[in-house]
Amino acid sequence: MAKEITSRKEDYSQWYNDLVLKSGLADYSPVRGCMVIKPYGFGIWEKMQAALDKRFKETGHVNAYFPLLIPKSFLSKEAAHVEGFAKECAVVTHYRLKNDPNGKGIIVDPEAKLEEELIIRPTSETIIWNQYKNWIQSYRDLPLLINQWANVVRWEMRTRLFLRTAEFLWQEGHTAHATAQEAVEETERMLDVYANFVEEYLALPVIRGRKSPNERFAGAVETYCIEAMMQDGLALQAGTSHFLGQNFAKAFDVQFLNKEGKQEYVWATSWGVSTRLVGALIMAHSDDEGLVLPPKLAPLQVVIVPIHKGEEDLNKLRDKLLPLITELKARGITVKLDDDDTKRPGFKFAEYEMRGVPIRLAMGMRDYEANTVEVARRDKKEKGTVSFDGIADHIAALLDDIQSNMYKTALAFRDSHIRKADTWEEFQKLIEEPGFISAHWDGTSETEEKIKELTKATIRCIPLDNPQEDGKCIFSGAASKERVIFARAY
RNA sequence: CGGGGUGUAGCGCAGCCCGGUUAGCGCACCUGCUUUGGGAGCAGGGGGUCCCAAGUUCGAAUCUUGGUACCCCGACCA
Repeated sequence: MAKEITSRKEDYSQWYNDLVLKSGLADYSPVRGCMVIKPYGFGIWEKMQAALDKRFKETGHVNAYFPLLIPKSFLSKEAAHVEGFAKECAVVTHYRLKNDPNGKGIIVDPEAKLEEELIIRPTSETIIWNQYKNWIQSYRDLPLLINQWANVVRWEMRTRLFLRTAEFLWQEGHTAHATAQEAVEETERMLDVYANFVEEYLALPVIRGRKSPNERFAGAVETYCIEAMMQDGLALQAGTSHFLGQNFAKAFDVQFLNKEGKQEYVWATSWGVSTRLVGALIMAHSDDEGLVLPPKLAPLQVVIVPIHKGEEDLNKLRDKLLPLITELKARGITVKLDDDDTKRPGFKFAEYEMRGVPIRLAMGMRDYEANTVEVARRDKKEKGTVSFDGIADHIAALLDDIQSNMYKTALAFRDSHIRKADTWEEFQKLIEEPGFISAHWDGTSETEEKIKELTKATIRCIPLDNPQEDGKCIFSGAASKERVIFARAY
């Protein structure tokens, strides 16, 4: 094999890296922790963007853009916020370079030191709320529902392609409301948007929940999240939606005059998903042969490989296939006829399997004569020969089937890897196996921290539609009303 | 920031211990011919600051010292 992918069993991390690099999604960049997103990877992100952006607009939001650089002083205005982000900020201190007077190369000009250092945004709450102060005076200015697509930088100690890069692309919604209830509703609405999107497009089931206080966003009153399970049983936070209370309004003094003519602080939310979703997509579905992409996000949904001897045969095949290609395109299906004569069919098969193209059609002269075509689906690695008549309908149906089959497979995997633990002994044993644990917790940070210290497991979330039941905390034995989800996480 | 590993052609590696022709192999790339139903064959060809710096030496990819980058594991985090 030309491009060997490490098997999942041998080395899961290496498998993931091989997949990303060899399928052409991304490259390492010269800067630690940063990555180049290549056209194929960016194509997936663009599809995610398009679907999400549509949903944001449908729920009343508009896009805007706020600057990359934030005055250092802004970060310190909200105490919990600075506490959470201070350790991972990239700082701009100078604005000019010059030739090194002592030799070759270039140095930072010490004369060009900034009066106030600038922070490269790790998130934009501060710069946005500084602006909202000027935009909001009356209840008539509310709600303010703004989203931005942007890049942010968090100087992480350890990075991983897509899952945790120093710079990443995301969207961040920042809304302002007149009442707490309205803001909470917005927080929950956007969590739902995320959950539905991930389940429908990424074919990945998620658990909707609230974070424990320990895991809350820096500056939030309540953090909602969606948690997904990867193939190795680890949890991945796929999106977050925060109810920020009046924390940022108070920090940036954003008040409005209500209907009764009284000044009140504005209620806020923020919510985001990032290019990490591309990582989730890869890790959730792919196999040892390469990527497995759900049709709704695959940059290329159908590839057609002609098998022929000589130009004359190829022309015959082209003539037969062209109407199909036209029809598929008319249905909004992305399709490519790979008639590159410098590569042989076997090579192409392997290549498109590695790149996760959901459907591959192959037609040789045998099929041509018999009016058939070979159809291969990537998700189940099945192939068969079907009649060429009505093939467009067959493909459209098959794409739907692949999308739903991938979801079902992921759902079955996840559900079979969530186990209940009712004693500490049971918990310790189960946490060594892949998957999530559903267990009672006494609600205290001390217990959560102790469990994390002993097992590396954290509370991923307190599920939203959680059945209430009497129980005892797995660790302390104190009374508990509901189970929470524990897992080791990315 | 601690532990481990690796820097030699676009990618993957050998050579280093024991210094010595023109630094080698596989894949990829280019040209030609034959091929094309699961990663083609033959022939010819191009491509190298051997991570950087200093040192030892007649001579360094190889030895010494210092630096640096990246990957993996952990602590931190979306």
